[in-house]
Amino acid sequence: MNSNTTPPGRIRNIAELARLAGVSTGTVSRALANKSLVNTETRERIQTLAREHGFRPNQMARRLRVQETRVIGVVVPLGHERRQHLSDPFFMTILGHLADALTESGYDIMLSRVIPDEEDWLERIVASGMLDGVLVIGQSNQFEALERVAEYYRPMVVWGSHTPGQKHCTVGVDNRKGGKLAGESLIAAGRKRLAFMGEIRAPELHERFLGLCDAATAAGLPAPLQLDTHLASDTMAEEIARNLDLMADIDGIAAGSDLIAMQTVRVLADHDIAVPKDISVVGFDDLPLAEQTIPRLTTISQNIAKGAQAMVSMLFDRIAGKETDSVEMEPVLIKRDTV
Amino acid sequence: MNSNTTPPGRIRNIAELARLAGVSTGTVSRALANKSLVNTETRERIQTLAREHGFRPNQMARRLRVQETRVIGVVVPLGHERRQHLSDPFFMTILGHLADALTESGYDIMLSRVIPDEEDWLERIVASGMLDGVLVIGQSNQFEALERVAEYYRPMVVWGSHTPGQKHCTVGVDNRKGGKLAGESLIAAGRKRLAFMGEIRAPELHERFLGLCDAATAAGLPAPLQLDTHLASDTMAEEIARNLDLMADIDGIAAGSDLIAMQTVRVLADHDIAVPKDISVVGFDDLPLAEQTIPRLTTISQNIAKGAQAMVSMLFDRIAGKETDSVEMEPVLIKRDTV
DNA sequence: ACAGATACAACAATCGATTGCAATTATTTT
DNA sequence: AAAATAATTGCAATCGATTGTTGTATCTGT
Repeated sequence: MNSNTTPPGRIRNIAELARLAGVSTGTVSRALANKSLVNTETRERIQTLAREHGFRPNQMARRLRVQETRVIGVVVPLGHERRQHLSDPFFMTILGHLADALTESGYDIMLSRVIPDEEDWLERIVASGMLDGVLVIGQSNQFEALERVAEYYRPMVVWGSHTPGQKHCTVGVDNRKGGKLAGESLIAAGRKRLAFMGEIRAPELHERFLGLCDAATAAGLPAPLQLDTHLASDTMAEEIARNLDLMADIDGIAAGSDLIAMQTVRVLADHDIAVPKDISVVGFDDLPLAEQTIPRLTTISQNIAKGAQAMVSMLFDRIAGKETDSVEMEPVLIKRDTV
Repeated sequence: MNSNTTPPGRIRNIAELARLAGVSTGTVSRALANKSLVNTETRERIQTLAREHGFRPNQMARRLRVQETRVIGVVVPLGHERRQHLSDPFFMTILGHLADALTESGYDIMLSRVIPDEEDWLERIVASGMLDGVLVIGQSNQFEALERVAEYYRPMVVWGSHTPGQKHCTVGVDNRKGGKLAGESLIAAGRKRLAFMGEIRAPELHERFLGLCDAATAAGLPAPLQLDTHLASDTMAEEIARNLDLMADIDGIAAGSDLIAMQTVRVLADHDIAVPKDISVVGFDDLPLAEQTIPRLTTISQNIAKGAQAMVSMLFDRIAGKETDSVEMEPVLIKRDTV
């Protein structure tokens, strides 16, 4: 139930204001929208009256009528990794950039963190009638759901990998190439026994692992070790610690994300293993905080800001009815102090 | 303009479905809402029909009618510091926790980053008719606006400082005590020439500075230096670097936030000043990443997760018509490696 | 002074659901 | 078998705006 939403001399709707001003609701509506059809004098009279009473037209009603909401949904599907929280830094970083871009264009943002228990979670979101468009962050294990909806719902852009022939429009880096870059940087530093830290059920992470394997193969090295590391930040550290013995003969680590990399460096430091003297670590994402750790993280940059910008402008194109192709950005190696 | 929001055999509204099922719209509405008033058989018939056609009732219309939106606004006023972005880690962290709590209760989140150019920015938000309640993150320099609205709009909870007699309901730590704690920890480590890094126009930061002064006074030390450091992360580092000369004779730094503290440590490291050997640094917030830096940050904990929980449950109380008092949490010193 | 143009405002339909009340039919009760 | 009750469904008002159409008063030109 809505509580009072208006100051004391409450005017609850356009009709009351109309009565007060001695005109019809239509005129009030036009006056408040600053339409030239109404006499300048009455228009101003109505506007000051509205201001005095702190009246503002109900957006819900307006949006229902004009069939345009100026709201964009930002959705995070947590398919696997349901323990992952929204507070995950990667997600927060991209959300921040999306929010900046959307707010600047006068759109509001509706945030949904979804655990896709119901088959039709995405259908439910797009058909709610509340949104002009949808941005999905991460494909998780919901590829089919995205394809199904992309078939008929145009204004949707997804952050993630692009696979040939897919229906839904994505923005993301070439994750495989990024993984390869990571591997090559480790190899260039003379590392020979590589490991990938991160679980590989999500397409993005899987591609990164494959890229690392590519690099190993190309250099004639044995296949890298793959160690699960889950994104629920509260348990990550101990999970990594537990893997420490397995890493006895490892000298180069490609992490699935910056967060994993940071945690890894942290755990290694706790065990008096020096980075990069004893082990090299390379991250993935280039979060702002990768630059602020000590030692600063060497990582593969996703250029999240640019990606977010691209997502937003492509979404606007699609809302306007234009078609857009998926964008795959070039990953670049950011050399800092951990390799 | 909304594009297609329904699969091929499109049914756009309840009326079309009603025609298809040979019943009235009222019955369809009740059937989809699983009301017991409609015959089990027809109810199921309508529900399968809806499912087959992927139909979902328009939420905008529903919400207009029932006057309940199940949407909570999360607002970040950027009064001063307009260059600060949503991607600020503190904000992102608290937003993450709020999102988790609200989503679990079945609420959606509408995110607004507002630059309060217009006097009535907050009025506009609460009177939009789009929200069941509002959470404001940070008081910024908008104390009056908050007071004015709190006068008549109940379902609002603000993250920030509580000053005696204020109208709006806040959740936050005792910032002054936190600042004092920070100062005491520096003094306990033998530091004598203190500085506060952060600009002090926002009430929260100002209180922290005052707390630091309290500690200095109590220990018979001269008043701490106060150095502006703005929260726009892109320029923060150079700003701190520029202040470096001023800090020539400083040996203890209380930072206005963890982010500032991290940047400070980073800049000091770049200038071969060892932390904590040469200078001690204490942060404020205890962001998750404070634990992951090297050296790990000594800081004042705000217990953001608990605070977010409190904000949400208090908001629900207020939506239900109950009164709630402001909550002031105890800051605690988290001793790590930078003091 | 009168036809035609212009300016302004009222009327009423519309967006898409929900829901109190009335109406109809089916089931019990007496 | 009639009356009373219960179970379903339909009708129509409602939420609060927007906007195309229509109506009326005023103004212009001749």
